[in-house]
Amino acid sequence: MAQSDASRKAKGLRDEIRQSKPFESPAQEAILALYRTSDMLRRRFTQIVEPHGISLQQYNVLRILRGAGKTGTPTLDIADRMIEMTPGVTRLLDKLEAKRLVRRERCPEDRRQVLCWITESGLRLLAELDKPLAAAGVKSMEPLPGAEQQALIRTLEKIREKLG
Amino acid sequence: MAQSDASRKAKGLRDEIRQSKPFESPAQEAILALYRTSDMLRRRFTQIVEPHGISLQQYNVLRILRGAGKTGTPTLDIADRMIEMTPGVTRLLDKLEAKRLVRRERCPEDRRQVLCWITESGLRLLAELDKPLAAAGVKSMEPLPGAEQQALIRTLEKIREKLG
DNA sequence: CGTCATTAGTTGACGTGTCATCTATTCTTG
DNA sequence: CAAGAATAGATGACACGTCAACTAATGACG
Repeated sequence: MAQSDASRKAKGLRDEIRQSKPFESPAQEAILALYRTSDMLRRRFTQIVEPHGISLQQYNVLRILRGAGKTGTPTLDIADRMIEMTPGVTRLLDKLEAKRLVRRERCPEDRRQVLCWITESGLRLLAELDKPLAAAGVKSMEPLPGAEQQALIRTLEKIREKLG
Repeated sequence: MAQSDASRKAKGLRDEIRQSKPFESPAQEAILALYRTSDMLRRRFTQIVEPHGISLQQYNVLRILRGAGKTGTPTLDIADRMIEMTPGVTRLLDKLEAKRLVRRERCPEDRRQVLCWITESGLRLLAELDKPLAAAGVKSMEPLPGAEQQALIRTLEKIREKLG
């Protein structure tokens, strides 16, 4: 469908409007804001973690394993906490094991499971990263008063409830 | 029920501990909430878009091109609006062009640039997706009163300002 | 003008995320 | 106890995101 000159002009006008009022609804604006913000945060933390030789996702796996303590953690438990499908987690673990940051072993009681532990060397790596990451986290939320941080957390919870 | 009663109990306990003291700081909790929420939204929209034969990112490219109207859009402009590096955009465009949803042409005035347009067929595809996506967007923000949506948008803006 | 820096974009390589499919093991139930 | 269902996980295939290195074209400046 070819447009007339008039309709093209109208479209140009809409484009100008779009710059000053780019969203069709507050919902859409909020969703895009969420996406962009979480993306910026991801990049920020990636910058801190990757110089230490692991990816952000690999870091998250290590965090989960540290939290689990001496009890071996099955692969699927890790996947659950990462909100990620198993195949991705298997491969993350492959790489972490290759770097000797993680140890895996088949569970004797249920030989379908593979239990995972963080190694000493993994713990040392996490120890290096703890402070810079915590500092970056706090800093990124600094512009928000405490009450606003709490409000943000509650607001996001409501959205996830609806979606879950 | 795959696990023994004992191991399930142990796991439940760990989860409870984690629930009572899951975060070292509200900042960290907010960041994780942001990540999880944006991830859930991404999945939701992906579910709507992919049955139509394109990915969510391909959809975003088409949206940008539709917004640009009849004026060809250089690849880098698209990348800017997607907050994404150029190589990814080049490949998205490759795929969209293969599906005849996008047309590309070297700019005669500046032969370094490649201008991109959405095709009629691309516009038709977007038209199919407009309503379901808008509806899903509104629905996902439904649990929030308008004022809370606005507050969310402003809060996220503050965070991004700090990070930018 | 001619060289050198800059800009636009592509390509290769690698890490991640997801789906479908597969194996191994355990559970369930007749 | 012997199928068959369900569970844990691995593997292949494919899409995306990013970095580094590359090509091609333009611009700047002596």
